[in-house]
Amino acid sequence: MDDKKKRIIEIAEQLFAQYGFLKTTMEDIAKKVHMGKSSVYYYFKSKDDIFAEVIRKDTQIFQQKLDDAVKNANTPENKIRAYVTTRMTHLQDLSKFYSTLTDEYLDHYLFVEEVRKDFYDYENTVLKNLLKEGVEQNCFDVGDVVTISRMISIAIKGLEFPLFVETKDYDPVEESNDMLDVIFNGITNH
Amino acid sequence: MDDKKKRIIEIAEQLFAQYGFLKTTMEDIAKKVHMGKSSVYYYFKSKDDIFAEVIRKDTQIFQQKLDDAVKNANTPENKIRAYVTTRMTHLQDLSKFYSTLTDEYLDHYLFVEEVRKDFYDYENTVLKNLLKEGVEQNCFDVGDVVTISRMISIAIKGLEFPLFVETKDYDPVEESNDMLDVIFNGITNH
DNA sequence: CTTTCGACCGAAAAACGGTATTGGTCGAAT
DNA sequence: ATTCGACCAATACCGTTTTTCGGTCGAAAG
Repeated sequence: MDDKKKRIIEIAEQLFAQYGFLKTTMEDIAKKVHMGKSSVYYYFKSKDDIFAEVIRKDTQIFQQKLDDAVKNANTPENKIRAYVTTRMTHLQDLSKFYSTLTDEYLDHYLFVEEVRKDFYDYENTVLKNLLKEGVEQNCFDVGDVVTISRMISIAIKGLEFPLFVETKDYDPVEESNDMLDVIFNGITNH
Repeated sequence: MDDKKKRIIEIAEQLFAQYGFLKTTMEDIAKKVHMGKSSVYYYFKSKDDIFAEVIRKDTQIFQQKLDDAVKNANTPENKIRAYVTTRMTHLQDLSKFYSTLTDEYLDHYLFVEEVRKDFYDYENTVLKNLLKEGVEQNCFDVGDVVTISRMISIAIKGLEFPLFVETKDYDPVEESNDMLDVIFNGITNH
């Protein structure tokens, strides 16, 4: 990709994170990148377009990180554990960086919802595959892989919440491990 | 409690559910209860006060329902199952009734947040006790009761979400049962 | 031919001022 | 003890004007 384009994306991401999407004007971006506003439009067709590419970049990095984590774990159980803890720590970092953005009501931006949906599809696929792998290797005993992967998704999503609203002293890795213990072993005494 | 007071609360609840908290005026309430506005202020010191009592009443009914459900189940496992499914079905009813309210940004009303917090405390206590009971009866095998009850809380809370935003065809009982199966049995093949 | 930019446009948001609502009070009547 | 009409102050509302901002265009620079 064009070098100038990358630079604009970087600057924009910075400004979005600091001031939010709405408060950041095209002038702001242009000025900080030492360009006229019109010049920025030579590289991007709209403000939304810039935002979309910022999101796209971040998502890509995120999924890369998750794929690596899963790849480097040995058993199905450890793959799932690696997936979940990586997901949580990365989200924790994001939450600090993007705190201003989450305040904004950019839920209305349809493509954000789309990205979110895409991510959940991705997540669902990963979990489903790992579950299936586990069943084949006789590690897991689950009825319906689809249902269970959704349940795991929901449980994980629950862990997210505190990151964006609650207290400072929240250890997402510890919390993840507790949740994973329940998911893998249940609470019934066999 | 005063009979008139109860009547006002009933009427107010009805109006809040239909028009939302902000759109409902004290005049509306007074008129529907066949009183002058000032007379309503004889029983309640503010509009917020009425709202608080409406919430308080609903919460009380909710907890009563949950307590009954738990009481009528026989084993610790079934008590937890009863708790969760009752919780979900009740919330489903609420979500229909209160859909107008949830649209409003009454998050800013601090006492709503307080009620929510109180409810979570209550829920946490119930779950903790049921877990402890299960451990004593050798039904459950959990390390830290406090941690696990929080995990169950989080997992349940995740099931809530679709009620307030998502599709029509969502069966909270079925979803609850799937989640409970994971929680009780885990997914590991022993 | 690629890149930059100043000047400009239209739509949407902010500023504003004046009017109407509405939550809440008070003193009198019952 | 209870009810209510009259009243107040804060704020919501509304129509208008002004400003801001995303986006376009054509010219010019290299």
